[in-house]
Amino acid sequence: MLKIGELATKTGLTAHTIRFYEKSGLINASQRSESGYRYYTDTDVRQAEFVKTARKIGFSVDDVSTLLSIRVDKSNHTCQDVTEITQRKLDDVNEKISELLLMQQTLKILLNSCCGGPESATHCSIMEALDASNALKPGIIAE
Amino acid sequence: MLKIGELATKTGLTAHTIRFYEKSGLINASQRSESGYRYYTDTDVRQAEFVKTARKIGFSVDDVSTLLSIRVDKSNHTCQDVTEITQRKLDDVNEKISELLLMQQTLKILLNSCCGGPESATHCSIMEALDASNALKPGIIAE
DNA sequence: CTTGACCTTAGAGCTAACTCTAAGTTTATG
DNA sequence: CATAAACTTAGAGTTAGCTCTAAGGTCAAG
Repeated sequence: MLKIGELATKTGLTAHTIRFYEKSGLINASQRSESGYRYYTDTDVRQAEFVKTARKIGFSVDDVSTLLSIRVDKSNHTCQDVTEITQRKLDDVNEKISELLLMQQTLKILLNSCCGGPESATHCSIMEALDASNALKPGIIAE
Repeated sequence: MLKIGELATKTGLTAHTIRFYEKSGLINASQRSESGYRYYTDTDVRQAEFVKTARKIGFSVDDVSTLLSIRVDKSNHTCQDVTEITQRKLDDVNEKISELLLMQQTLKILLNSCCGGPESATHCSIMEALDASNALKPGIIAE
């Protein structure tokens, strides 16, 4: 039986975060001492580690909540249930990557266009590009 | 001279956002009518378009604020000043992309490991992977 | 002169996931 | 037994960038 600080050390979460996850319904202490101290069983620890792993991969707190509800009642859920959540997350991630790649492209183009030296910014091509009404080549910046 | 709604239409921002940018120091109406209506000159419009372009590329409101202070006093700033901001942004973007690619990798591995069918989740390999204490291969998940 | 669209302000609310504070209690250690 | 570390709670604060609301004033058209 671990106290919250020990669980924190073991999982790499902070005690604050563990209490926050408790409020969010992700982690529970099976036991409380008479004075109210949380005590975590091995089962609790495994759940906390599941939460940590899922969060680390990038699942939202909400996703983890759903995954946990599947976890405690696996026989009433299907692999499809699980892959749907995972696929949705992957779709999110792919979309964000696309947006960032677009930004990256634009920023690289801007950097390549500018000398970057101690010259006055009066004719800086980055400033000029930002000032151009049809800023950068269409298709390079997302609409 | 445009009213705020006209500037909104012209830039693709909303009137709310324009007022928010005003509070943030990004966009100002050179004139106000007696009754308090904002009126934007051509110069104001160009500045609003600069803001829109810079935000669209991904610069933060703070970055845009800095870029604007360079813009109004170009001769006292250098290309280096401008490229530094741009390079810092690119570094940010690159870091985020790395994190997301890591997530993407992990999610793809999970999806490949699971049948995704209507079978019970009792032996779902995604659930098993999330449950494993040393979850996925080291190096696949960011620490 | 009425109606409806558009404008004004201050300030609250939203999202996500923590992070921290204050004020007090409990426990372990020397 | 004294002290310090660890624990408790409710609730506020943080970040970024909007987004919206309430309550009211202005303006153009018919």
